[in-house]
Amino acid sequence: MSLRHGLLGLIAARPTTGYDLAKSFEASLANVWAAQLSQIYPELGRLHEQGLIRVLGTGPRQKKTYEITDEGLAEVRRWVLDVEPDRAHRNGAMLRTFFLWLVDPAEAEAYLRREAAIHRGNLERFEEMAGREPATPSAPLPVEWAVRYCRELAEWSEWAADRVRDESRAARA
Amino acid sequence: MSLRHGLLGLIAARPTTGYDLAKSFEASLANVWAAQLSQIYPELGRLHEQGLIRVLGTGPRQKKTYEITDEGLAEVRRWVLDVEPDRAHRNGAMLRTFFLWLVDPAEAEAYLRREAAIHRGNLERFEEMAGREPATPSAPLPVEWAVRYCRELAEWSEWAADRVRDESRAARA
DNA sequence: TAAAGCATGTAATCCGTTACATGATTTA
DNA sequence: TAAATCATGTAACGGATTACATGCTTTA
Repeated sequence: MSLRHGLLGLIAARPTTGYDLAKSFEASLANVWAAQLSQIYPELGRLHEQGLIRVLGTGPRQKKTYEITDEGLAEVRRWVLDVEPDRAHRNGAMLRTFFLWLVDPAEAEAYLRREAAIHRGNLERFEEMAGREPATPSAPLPVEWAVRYCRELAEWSEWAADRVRDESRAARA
Repeated sequence: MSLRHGLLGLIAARPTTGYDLAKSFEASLANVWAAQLSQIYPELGRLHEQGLIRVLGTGPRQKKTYEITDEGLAEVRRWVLDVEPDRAHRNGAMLRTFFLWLVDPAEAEAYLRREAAIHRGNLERFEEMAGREPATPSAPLPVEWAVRYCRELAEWSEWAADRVRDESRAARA
């Protein structure tokens, strides 16, 4: 249950609303964990019920600001240190490359070049983010990861495109 | 629906059974897309119903061997080239690093060193796999990605551990 | 005053995991 | 003959996405 702890960790940094939490996920966590509002609200309800967060106050437009409780803080800490991280990862784009041999090499190469361009673009966005003021002392860690990840994807895509091109040339010769 | 196309792509390489497909996922696709037998069997049933695969024959222990149909092959090709890849990725371990500032720096550093060791181990496994004979012409592409990904994770973990250590030293001084 | 954005939620559906259930064949 | 492995499936549950539903407040 990563969403649960992600929310708790963000609320630990400072009191917020569900709506703002969604924006935080969008802005800084999108590359590691996506979350929709429709999933956030019920989860906040559960965290509240369980006493891990409390309502600090209600603003205009029935906006509810939550803050973390001592129990909530203890729970994030427990999660960070005592729960074995889930290292499994899915990558639909990479799954696809297993099957590139099924299509025309020229099309496969074009596909990989397009992907490389997209990853170069993402890399720029994260490099820019790395230059900005971090929200918490540990925020630079995952941002640096995002930079390295995008760069590796871009470089791999170019390597793969070259390889597909060279192999199809060799096959024709 | 990546599982669907992953199965189709594997069956396109050569006729197989559900059981063997699960082993293929375990062996070579585990790092990009995990799949359980209980998910594979119903999906094979659907692919069969839709005429994308057909039963080649039945062996001992009511083992069913499927092969791809022309429609099935057309469908994988369409997926590879015409369907926008899902580049979203979740990474529970990386989400956690957003919240490392909530725990003691010495514990945070120890956590990152443990992670680094795990990624070094995975790196070795994939380097070994990269040395073996590929199952299809495009199989080396995702294997090379796995090697790069694990290496980057290991290096990042060590970088992050050093950073946490240095920052907590600076704070004490 | 209309549009954009803020704000919260429910319902239906889908995908994936875990647990359950069964039985055949090979190997030690 | 017992254990391991092969082999196929169903059922229950949980997490996540998409679609739906509602209404307030600010800004152009």
